[in-house]
Amino acid sequence: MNVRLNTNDNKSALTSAIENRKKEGVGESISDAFNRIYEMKNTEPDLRKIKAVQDAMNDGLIGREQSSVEKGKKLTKAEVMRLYTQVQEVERKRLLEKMVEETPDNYELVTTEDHLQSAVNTLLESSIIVFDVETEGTDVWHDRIVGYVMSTIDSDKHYYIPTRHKTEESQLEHDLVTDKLRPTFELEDTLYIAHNAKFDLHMLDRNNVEVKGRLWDTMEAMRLLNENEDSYALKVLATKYLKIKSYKYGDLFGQVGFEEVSDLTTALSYAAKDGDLTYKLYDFQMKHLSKMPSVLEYITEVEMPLIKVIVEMEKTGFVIDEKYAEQYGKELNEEIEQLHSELNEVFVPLFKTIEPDKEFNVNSSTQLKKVLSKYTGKNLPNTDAKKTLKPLSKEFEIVRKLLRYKELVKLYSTYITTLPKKITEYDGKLHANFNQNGAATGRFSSGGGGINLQNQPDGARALFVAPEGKILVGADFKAQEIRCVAYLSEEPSLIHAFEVGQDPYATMASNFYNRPYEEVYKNEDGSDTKERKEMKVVWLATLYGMSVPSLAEMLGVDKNKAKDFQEDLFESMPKLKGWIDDTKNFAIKHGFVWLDNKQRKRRLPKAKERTYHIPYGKYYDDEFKKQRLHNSEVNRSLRQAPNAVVQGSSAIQTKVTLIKMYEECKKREGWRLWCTVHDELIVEVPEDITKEEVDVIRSVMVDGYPWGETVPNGTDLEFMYRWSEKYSEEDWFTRK
DNA sequence: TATTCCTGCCAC
DNA sequence: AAACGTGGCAGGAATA
Repeated sequence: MNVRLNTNDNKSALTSAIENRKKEGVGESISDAFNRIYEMKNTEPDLRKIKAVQDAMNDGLIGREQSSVEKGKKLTKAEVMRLYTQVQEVERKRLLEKMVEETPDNYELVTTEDHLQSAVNTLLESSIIVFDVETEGTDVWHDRIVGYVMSTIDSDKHYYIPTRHKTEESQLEHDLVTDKLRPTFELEDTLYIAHNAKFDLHMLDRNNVEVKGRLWDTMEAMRLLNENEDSYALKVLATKYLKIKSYKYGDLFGQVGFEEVSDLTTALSYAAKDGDLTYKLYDFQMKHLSKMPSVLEYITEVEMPLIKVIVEMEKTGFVIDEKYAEQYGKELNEEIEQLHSELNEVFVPLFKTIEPDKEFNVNSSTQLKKVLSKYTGKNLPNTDAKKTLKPLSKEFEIVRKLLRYKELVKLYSTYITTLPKKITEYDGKLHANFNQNGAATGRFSSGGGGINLQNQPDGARALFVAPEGKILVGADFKAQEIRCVAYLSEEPSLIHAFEVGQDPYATMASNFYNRPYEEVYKNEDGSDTKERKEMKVVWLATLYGMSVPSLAEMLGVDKNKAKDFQEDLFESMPKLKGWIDDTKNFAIKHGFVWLDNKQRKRRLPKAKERTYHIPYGKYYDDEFKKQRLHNSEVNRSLRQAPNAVVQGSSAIQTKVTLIKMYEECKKREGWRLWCTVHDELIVEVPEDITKEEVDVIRSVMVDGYPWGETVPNGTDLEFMYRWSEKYSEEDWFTRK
């Protein structure tokens, strides 16, 4: 079709016509007004809003603002933006009305005791139950349940039982409902399905309800079916995969808790749909997983049982030494203040010469870059501590101070002052929020409403203490990822090292620095040496595709030396090199890699794509820029391939071991899982733990998930009253 | 004024 | 040319 509408010429003609009329004082029509506004500089979201307002006006859903009409004002963009909030309201109402209208007959609102009893009777006979709690908010330690969604698949019924809605309508009393429902959660042979089950389990636990049957979490399952998904929200997944258009909570109700929904019929149509969608999603997942039996088995045996383990671990929580935090914070603050004034003395006058009207802020990287460039007379690319500041610190005293300042501020603001603020009123403890598939490889992440347990520096760990009468026992997998690589690649030299109990990082450090093995292995106090730590980073980084220039920079040697080092490393381990190549080639061919024993996939679709050949020196061209970006994405995927296999397989080992450790904890009084950090499990146990009991922990670590028959696991145990202060097993038992 | 993006940095 | 993988968070800067 060659019909051109709305050409630029037309537009400018239109615009000038409007301008003319404006000059003439002639009022414009609404459609002219919108055309004028479309002509203005509008962002994409603005354009959508303008269109929505125009459509709503055309449909007669909304009109112009009365005050503007009275004053004879033209339609302005500002008015359109204000009208948009009205459009949203109207749309929200319309959606809710439509939802209520379309409520299926098998959704039942339960507001009488008789009805509740019949629902309970039906649920007690069910082999599959979907559950979901509606709440005041998402804080599992403080917000309350306001209603229960229970779906029975056998009888195809979806109940909503409101208990704490602010409504004139009648609803049953919360505790009564909870007591009645409790047995329906305790059917050991029943399958319980939920979306983001961890949240509901915490909420139920606070109501003394325990889910005793098998669990299926459609959210965690989805993370395994596609770890690259944009969103794991139920409504988004339902819209995308079930083709059931579903609106998110906020679109329908805005920023209020579900208890504010006073019309219970509306509450029913929304809430019961959750149960309905969750089951349909489960059904969808089963269809796909039946084609991947090894993945299905892994999900069933590991990921799903793990949920209750995480819930228990999060519930354990952390005791924070608030007095220590206060004292430590004070000391930090004093030193920070001192350094701050010393830095300002130098930088403020200098900044005045650059930007006289602005107030200097050391914490601003943009300002700091300018001022430091001027001070050093060098054009600094950034204010990166390791890359840029460290080398400068030899020459400039002030940079040394700056580095110290940055280090302390990070510790103070991110950790020391923040931790005590996150202590819950619930039990006076801090609680983490673990995401069992937070990383695409299957590793944990943690954070969100709680705290990130995975990146606490030693300075912050000092605030975490064992509860009264307890001791923390930390158990890590010794060289977890490198053992995993040895097992996967069957590299004889690595396997040999582990068989004879040699530490590969120390061996490498000994070779690289030409110093005795013992000297670079451990410090006198038992901690890791600087050299060994460095080799650990270098080894893993090299394995994961680090370039020669970066390696040279990290080791502080020239590129030739770095190249030799890398070549030596791989030449001495040909099977390792072969495994890396094979893994990359598999990713190129299939667009994904398998983790240990095909238990899960890491999908890397970019790996399948070819890279462009780019002639040298063509980097300034836009088209080549695009190609370069494409190439870097493809190459990134190829680096990810072996990394994902190692990191993900190791994560599986940690997860299986967590479940086994949890089972051991359940057998003993006062034992609880405290936390996990990738290759480490920490258990809280009574102080009077015996050596025999310590052996239980050790054997779970070593035998819980063996790497085949060839590579033994190893573990180091640490005993701690304070997370940062560690006793070895020997010291712990002899000091008493 | 509130949200999102960017820079930098902590952990394994 | 860029060249180390997985995350989360604080504070400043930019945007709406």
